[in-house]
Amino acid sequence: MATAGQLLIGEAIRTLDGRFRLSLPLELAGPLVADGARLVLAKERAGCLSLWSAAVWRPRLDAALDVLRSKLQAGLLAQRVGEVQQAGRLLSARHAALSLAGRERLVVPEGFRAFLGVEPGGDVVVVGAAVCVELWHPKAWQEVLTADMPDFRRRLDALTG
Amino acid sequence: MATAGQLLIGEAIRTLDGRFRLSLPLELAGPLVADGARLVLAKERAGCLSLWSAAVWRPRLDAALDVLRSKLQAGLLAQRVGEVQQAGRLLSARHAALSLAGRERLVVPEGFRAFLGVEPGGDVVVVGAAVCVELWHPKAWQEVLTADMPDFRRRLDALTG
DNA sequence: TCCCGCCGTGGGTTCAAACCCCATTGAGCT
DNA sequence: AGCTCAATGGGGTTTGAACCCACGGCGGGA
Repeated sequence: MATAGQLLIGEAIRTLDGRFRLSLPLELAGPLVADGARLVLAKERAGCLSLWSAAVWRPRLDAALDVLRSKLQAGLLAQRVGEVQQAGRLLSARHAALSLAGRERLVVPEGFRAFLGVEPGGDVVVVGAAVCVELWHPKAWQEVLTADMPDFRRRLDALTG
Repeated sequence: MATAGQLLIGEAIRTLDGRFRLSLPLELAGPLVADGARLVLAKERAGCLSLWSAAVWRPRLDAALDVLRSKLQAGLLAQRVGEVQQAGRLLSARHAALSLAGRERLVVPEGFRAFLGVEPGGDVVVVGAAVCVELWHPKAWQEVLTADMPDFRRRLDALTG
């Protein structure tokens, strides 16, 4: 399976330039674009965006959309319009397709800038997260590190044990 | 069934002009007017309006009204006059019929402007919400994204599982 | 120590889409 | 019938994204 053969690992600090461009370190960009240049940027939580190979992201999303579409047509969700509306709202805003320009550089799209919360000229922490690459607001990154690192050994053991 | 065949998905930022006109992106306007040009604008919450195909909105509204009417006639709500009064009041102000002008442009009606909270010249976030199109005040939109996005996967699973 | 190549950053240009202003049209009212 | 107001559609202008190139800093090698 694509990208499964290569874990995305690495950490780097990059600056977001005046036009919201961000260059990825080669060690992360290389494996990411290995299976096709098409990428998907997704909102994870405030202060964190994730970058996926489209080959990984697309099938998962399309499957969910197909199920949702067919259920709607069958009228199965007539009593849950509010939930469908909310899920649809998030589906629209959650991801955007993009590709890397020269120098392994990407442009953070309009709707994702406020969510990331980094102003032009500010720093972004680029982190490999095994299956994707994450872009963190430095402050949010510090908070996650502080909160999660003490349990790291236990989490890893749970996965490898 | 109308509009069920096409999920409304997409996100865009547009500006409200001096006459409270707003142009929709083609990708959202197309599917929305696919089954008839008649639309309904509804108040969702402060900072958010939703735009529905009349073919979808009408049946839902009529159904609710029918239930309310029959319960009233049966005297089932005699002890809850206050609630009925409040519901009736909101039913009156909740929605307005409208249609798109050229260039996929709509006019936000008088009573809806303060509810949306965007002044002329300000930005509006236009979001596809599967069954309707939503118009958001940028600030309210950010708050919803921050609050709801972390639970996205669970919510989607609840609908498609 | 000096040279050279690579990587990260900023800037200029081109091109397309979206926004704003304005002229024209149509309807409604006096 | 004439006037007034509002809506509509066209065109110019501006904004933003994609592409290309230039500078600086760092590291490796000679």
